[in-house]
Amino acid sequence: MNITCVCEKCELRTVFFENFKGNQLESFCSKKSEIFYQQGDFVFHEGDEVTSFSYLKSGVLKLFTTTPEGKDQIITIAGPYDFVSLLGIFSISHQTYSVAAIDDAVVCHIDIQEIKEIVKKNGEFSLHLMEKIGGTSNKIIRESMEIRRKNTYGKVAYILLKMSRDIYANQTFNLPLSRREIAEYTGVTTENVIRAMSEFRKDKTIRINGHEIEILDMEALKRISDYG
Amino acid sequence: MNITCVCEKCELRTVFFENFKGNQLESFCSKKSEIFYQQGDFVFHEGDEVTSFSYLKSGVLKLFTTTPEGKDQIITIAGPYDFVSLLGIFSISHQTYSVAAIDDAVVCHIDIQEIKEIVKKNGEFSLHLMEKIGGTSNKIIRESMEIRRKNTYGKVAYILLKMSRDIYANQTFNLPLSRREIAEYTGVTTENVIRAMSEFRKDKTIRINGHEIEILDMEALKRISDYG
DNA sequence: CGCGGCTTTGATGTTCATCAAGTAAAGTGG
DNA sequence: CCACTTTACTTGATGAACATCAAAGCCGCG
Repeated sequence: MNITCVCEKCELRTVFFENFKGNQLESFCSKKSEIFYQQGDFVFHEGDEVTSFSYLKSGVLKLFTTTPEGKDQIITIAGPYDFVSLLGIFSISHQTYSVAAIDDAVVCHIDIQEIKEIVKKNGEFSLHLMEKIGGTSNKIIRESMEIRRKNTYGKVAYILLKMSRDIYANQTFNLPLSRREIAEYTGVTTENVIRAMSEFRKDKTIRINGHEIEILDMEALKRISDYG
Repeated sequence: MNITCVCEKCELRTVFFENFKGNQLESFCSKKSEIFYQQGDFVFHEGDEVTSFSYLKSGVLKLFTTTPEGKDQIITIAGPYDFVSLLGIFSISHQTYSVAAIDDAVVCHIDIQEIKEIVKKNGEFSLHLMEKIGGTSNKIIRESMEIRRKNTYGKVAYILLKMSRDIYANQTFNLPLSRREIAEYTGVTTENVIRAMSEFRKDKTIRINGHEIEILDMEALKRISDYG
């Protein structure tokens, strides 16, 4: 499903296209497409040719790879205004990971050649793009290191906090990740993710109602994440 | 110790400064400094202000963070021509990790403002820089995910293979990492790193003589890394 | 209705961290 | 240069954390 988009009104323009001038914006608009993805849809698959630079307008996506044993391993979760394309897009011809919607999402795709042309012509834009995309890569690296050093309970607490803080900015939210996906994200088994969450529930740290999660004791959850 | 460097002869110029023209190169040269670091020296500390863009001319460096418990956690190992500054340098004002030499190294520092100016003025250079630096970030992310899913023996085998292949391009090499550093890199205890390496030695997969390592059975080590 | 996927809990086993203890190597001060 | 201290390395024994296995309940959907 293709939605028409008037760039001038796009809330993303201000985020990193503020350096566009006149016909640059026009040229840019003609080459992009905004696509709606239903929960479960793939935005692209590992191995696909890289043809566009993509960013997330709304919804939630997961970036993941499939291990040789056929299990999925989630690299990170992206929320509104996050980049779907990491910097690799400038150096690789084929995707090194898959992206799928875990909540209904709208992704804006811009032809990669077009972006490259703009980078060459517009220095301010280049710098801005590097800042944004570099910050994203950096965050992923730091997050990965952080998850690695936590124990099972800490890992699960960390994910819940991240979803609450970074993605939904709310203590109550509809967890778009299944228990198995949290497992694939943290590197813990599904059973132990459930055990951790059940424990948090019993301790009145969180309230669970299916996929609806409410963080009741933020401080306790932070402690578990930090010291666990 | 400050070494003078004639840019025109620098082997790195061809790597990503091939787009420089006339006075750009001159201006660039005047703002950079090439520094020698002895094994153990810090290139910079986590929290330091970001003042330069740095790349490694020779030697081996470790990029690492210190956990709240005071233990080091190695993010990655950098070899010749690798970037020391990840893309974060364009978005952050202070270093988010420390860098230290684990083997005598020469690092070239370029004033960060200077790089930013060049990015703004020279589109080809911007694109080239994005390609290189993006590839580096991407590799770190993939490596982190890969290490995470391996078991203890697989992790250690992976590191040995990486040092042999990526850093030294030789089956025999002088391992610059202590057993403890391999532990900090893989997230395994020092004792278990040693147990894994002893096992490899007993199986005649590797030969150990202090810090000198020779990979005797490359295929076996790959199998352990891939399926372990 | 029944099948398959997701969730949950309990029992069991394996992996790996921790603890302990000793040797070797490398730096330090007299 | 040698006693001394400290740091790196090594091996074994024990226990805790976590994966695996098993079984059952709970939807949602064809």
